[in-house]
Amino acid sequence: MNSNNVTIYDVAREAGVSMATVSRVVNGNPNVKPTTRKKVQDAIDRLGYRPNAVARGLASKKTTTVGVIVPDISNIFFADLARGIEDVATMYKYNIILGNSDSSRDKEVHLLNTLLGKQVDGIIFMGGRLHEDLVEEFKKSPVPIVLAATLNQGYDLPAVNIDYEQAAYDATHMLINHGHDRVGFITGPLEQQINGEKKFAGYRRALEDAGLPFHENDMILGNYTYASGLEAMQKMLQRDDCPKAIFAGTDEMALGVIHAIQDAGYSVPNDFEVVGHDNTRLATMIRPKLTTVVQPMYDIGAVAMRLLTKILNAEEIEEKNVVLPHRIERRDSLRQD
Amino acid sequence: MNSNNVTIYDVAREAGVSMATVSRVVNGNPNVKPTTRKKVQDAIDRLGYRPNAVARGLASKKTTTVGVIVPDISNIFFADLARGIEDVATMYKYNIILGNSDSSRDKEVHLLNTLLGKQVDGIIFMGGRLHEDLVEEFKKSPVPIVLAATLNQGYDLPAVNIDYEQAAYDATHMLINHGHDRVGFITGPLEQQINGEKKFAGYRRALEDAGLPFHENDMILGNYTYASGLEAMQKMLQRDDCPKAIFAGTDEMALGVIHAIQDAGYSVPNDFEVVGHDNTRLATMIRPKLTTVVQPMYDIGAVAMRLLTKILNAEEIEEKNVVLPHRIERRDSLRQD
DNA sequence: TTGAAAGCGCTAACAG
DNA sequence: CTGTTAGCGCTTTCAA
Repeated sequence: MNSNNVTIYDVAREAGVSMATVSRVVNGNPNVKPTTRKKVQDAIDRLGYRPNAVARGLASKKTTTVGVIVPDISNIFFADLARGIEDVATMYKYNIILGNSDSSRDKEVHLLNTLLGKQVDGIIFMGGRLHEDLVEEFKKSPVPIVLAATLNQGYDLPAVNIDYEQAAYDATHMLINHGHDRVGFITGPLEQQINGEKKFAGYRRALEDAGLPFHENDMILGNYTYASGLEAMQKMLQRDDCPKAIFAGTDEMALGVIHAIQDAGYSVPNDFEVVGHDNTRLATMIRPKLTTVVQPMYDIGAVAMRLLTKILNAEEIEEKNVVLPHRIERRDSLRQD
Repeated sequence: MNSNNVTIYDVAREAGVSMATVSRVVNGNPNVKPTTRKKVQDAIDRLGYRPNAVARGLASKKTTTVGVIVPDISNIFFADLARGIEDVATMYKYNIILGNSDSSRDKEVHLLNTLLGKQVDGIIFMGGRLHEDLVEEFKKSPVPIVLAATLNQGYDLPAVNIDYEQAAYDATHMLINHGHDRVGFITGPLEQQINGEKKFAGYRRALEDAGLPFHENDMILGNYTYASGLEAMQKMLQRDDCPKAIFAGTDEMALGVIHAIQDAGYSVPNDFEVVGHDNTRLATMIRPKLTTVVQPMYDIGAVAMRLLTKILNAEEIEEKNVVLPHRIERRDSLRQD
């Protein structure tokens, strides 16, 4: 009845076979006579035997556990990603050890080493940018590492992303197409590969292609949060030449932007038009509903985990650097065409 | 240089000591001569030795890993809880294996067994209600289990919660105090211990204490989501005798409620007053800002994990059934007194 | 203060 | 189809 301290050896004795046979039954090895299999299975049930994964891991050098390093699981964006990872992991019989890094280089390195010490079979990493030290550690890793929603910055690491530069271009372009000759850009720190560099590059390219100048003033850097979006827009509203179109780097910031506009007595989309980024659930939880770039977080997580399983199984891999499609979901924060 | 396949034995040879001594150094055992310690440490650094936690786990029967079972990590509520758990876990050198159950009894049982198979040192469980089968498994668990934001339904399980019945009472009472003789109640499935039973009980008690009758019609059951809150309120608005005060079981539903009201051309709080529950970040991400019951999710997670560490360390425990304080945060979805 | 040796529970050849 | 036998890398007595 007890399910603990019962070992494979106990089962072997109870069933009158060797532990090797029990191991075969437990692992679904076909080379076991049906009669024997049944005998063993009965003994297992009777004793309530549960294989010890730690012992198995030591003997087989596989733990069926993968590490997941995420900046902050309480961020809706990463939570969605994590869910995609976990679902596919479960599908392939893996478990997830989850760790929050707060995007701190030290915590990232420390977490990585802890996970490797725990002998995970692979790692999925999410982070704002890849610090050199980290990449050094990655290179020394005995197990494969896949990046999710994180650019590989030229390093030879498998990664799953969308084309952030193009997405920002599309969003900005859409705003320009609505007749704006200035577009405000509110996003995260510029040092961040995706939210800073890439989105900024797309924004600038859209401006350039439209023959519009880039005004330093039209860009405000926050930290992704609602509060920082609100604050940034409040600041922008104080200017006489405030842009009437805003592209926000994340949905959360976009909500802040919209509320700042509304709090100041203006209307979205009549006075101001706003486009967000990510299409988190927040996008429809506001009035007007938010037009936003669709980044399929769940899918990115799922595809990243699937990619990792392929690497672990030595399956053939077409492309290690996966770029998922993006699009813009039109809602009411933009005027009808 | 390489950090893998280097074993304690290699270090021992390199340092000219026995593996027992290396083990002592690695584990900070004080009974090692400083000279020896240094010699070993140097060898460790030179070889890039990283202890194998799996082997250690097998030998010591401790994995410094705890399992966390959560209905859905992509739900902002549980993501916050998980963050609290993880932070305290890290503080005490534990890692977290995270699994989503989708509140399915089968998945819960399966996950539990997988975690026990992986020899976790303890488990933190979150779920809508404790199914009998699950409790049976809990009883057989060789490691301690702590419930977080989950009622122990009379079973003798350590748990961390707030007083949900009283919280619902307080919210309803506050609405009644604002002059309403009817209060709409929109929450999750009644089978759920917390969101159904407890909150319902508090709601009814507040009504009773105020001498108000309970109208079956005034209660609508959804599924916690924004969409279900929106839909429920739309339905309620079609009635001639629609209550002008609404208590929503979760913030997300409350946002849906407010938007349904606004979409119908009414004002919050002038025409309708709304109170939510949880005080997730959503509460301030809406206009008017949401008055809501503060349930400290992060703290519940943190305290649950701390409680687990106490049990694991056999520290003295004052109270196994922890009830954290709650309060109502007044914001603009309620009229000024 | 240090070393020798016996496991922890399981997998994986290798025989038979 | 089944059993024997080494380990996997580490902790933990027990002696010295």
